[in-house]
Amino acid sequence: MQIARVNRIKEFDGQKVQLNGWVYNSRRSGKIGFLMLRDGFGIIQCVVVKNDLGEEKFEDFKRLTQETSISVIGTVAKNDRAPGGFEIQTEDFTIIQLSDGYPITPKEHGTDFLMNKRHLWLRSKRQHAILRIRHQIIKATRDFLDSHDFTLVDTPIFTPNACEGTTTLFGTEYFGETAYLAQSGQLYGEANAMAMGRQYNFGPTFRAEKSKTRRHLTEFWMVEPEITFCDFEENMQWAERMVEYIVRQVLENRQNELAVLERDIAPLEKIKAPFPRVSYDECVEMLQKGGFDFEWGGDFGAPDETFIAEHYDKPVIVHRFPSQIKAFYMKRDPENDKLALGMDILAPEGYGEIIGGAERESDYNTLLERVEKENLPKEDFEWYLDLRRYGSVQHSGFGMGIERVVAWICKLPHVRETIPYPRMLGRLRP
RNA sequence: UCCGGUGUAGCUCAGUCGGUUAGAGCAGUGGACUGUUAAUCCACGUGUCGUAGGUUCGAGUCCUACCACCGGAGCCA
Repeated sequence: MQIARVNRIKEFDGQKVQLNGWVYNSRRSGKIGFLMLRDGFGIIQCVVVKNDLGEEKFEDFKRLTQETSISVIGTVAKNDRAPGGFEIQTEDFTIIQLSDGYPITPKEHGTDFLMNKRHLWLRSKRQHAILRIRHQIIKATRDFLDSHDFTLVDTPIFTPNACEGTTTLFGTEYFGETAYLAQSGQLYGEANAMAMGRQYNFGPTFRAEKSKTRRHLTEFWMVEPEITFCDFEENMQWAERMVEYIVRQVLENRQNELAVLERDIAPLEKIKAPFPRVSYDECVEMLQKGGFDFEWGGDFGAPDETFIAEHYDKPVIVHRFPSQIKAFYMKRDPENDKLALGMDILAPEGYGEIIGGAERESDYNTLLERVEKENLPKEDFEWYLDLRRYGSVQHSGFGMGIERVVAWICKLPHVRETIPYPRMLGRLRP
């Protein structure tokens, strides 16, 4: 007996197959029944006819409950009345385990209830579609970088201290000293880039901020390319080309999933590089003209970002921020010492910052001054300063938050649905 | 951490001005139906009204504190 998967069911048209999965839903109309079988790869309708299966088997069919695990044997047949165009004319089935009282019914539920049942919620159509798109985004990201000779180099999660000082870190006991969970792999990424030319690190990062917004998780995934012999402008080009590639790959390969989410794809089809560039100075002017009470030197809040992004139908690159609000490792603008060569990419449709990047300071003395000025523990940064001691070169990089990209491309109201098991303020389980 | 909101059946919610017996839809169970698409129709059940105090003849309803959750701010990807 051939075992088929729903996503490949076309290849078995007219053949007798076995399908293994779970009962998504079942309906009956007297002596004929319809069993929606979910196998993880898709959902297919199995037609169950009393006269074909016999009295006893049909009674078994009537006992089936939501999410009961089951093996179905039947013939694949094209039928326009079936969702997906194919159905199974059931000949036999075996109950593997009868599910009892599955909590997620086909009707409405609140987010908190569903999050408490996240391990089961993942089985529903919408969550399945999101996870498939998330995977496509990650795959496209890696394919893009791999095809341009980047090497994936992992960076540590246990670290001795903060890379950017300001953010709150999760501390943990580490054989008698305190270790912190990484909030970024970037500094290690710079070291890796000096070894590999082009590298990216891709892993979970942790921020202990007590943020309660639709954009924040305490554990999230970030990809951070780092490129040697790369200036600020080229860095922006890498970032915009990567975003363009990711969106195109999702549009080409995940149409069904976008349709499940009822995502309007017209705005995504406009995502082509180059993206508009607007300086921080221009943003300040834009905000002030728009009636915002904003002074030069401050950082943008969420409403500010949204206002700026609304002017464009593509992601917008905001560049050259005041150095005082940016991290110590960012290179100063040679044309204006008050500015740092940092950039953020703001997604359209109100999704805010998805990428943050910069050209890095490559001069030893300048970097040392900043470490001292920011009161960073110099001994822990000696290895980082080594990168400027032994063959320092111009280099740049950026970090992209996966969950924010998933939220944007799927047009979800909150990042908590973009990751299988979200970790946020007040959410550690399941 | 701050501001605002919500908490009533397994789920989603209604509950008037404080009034005597707590309400609906869905889910579930039983039945009818040979093409259903979250099927339809008939029948059946369920309550620590978030927790603890207080006001009152009487509290789901008013007051206080606490807890949980939701939204927003700050911070960030």
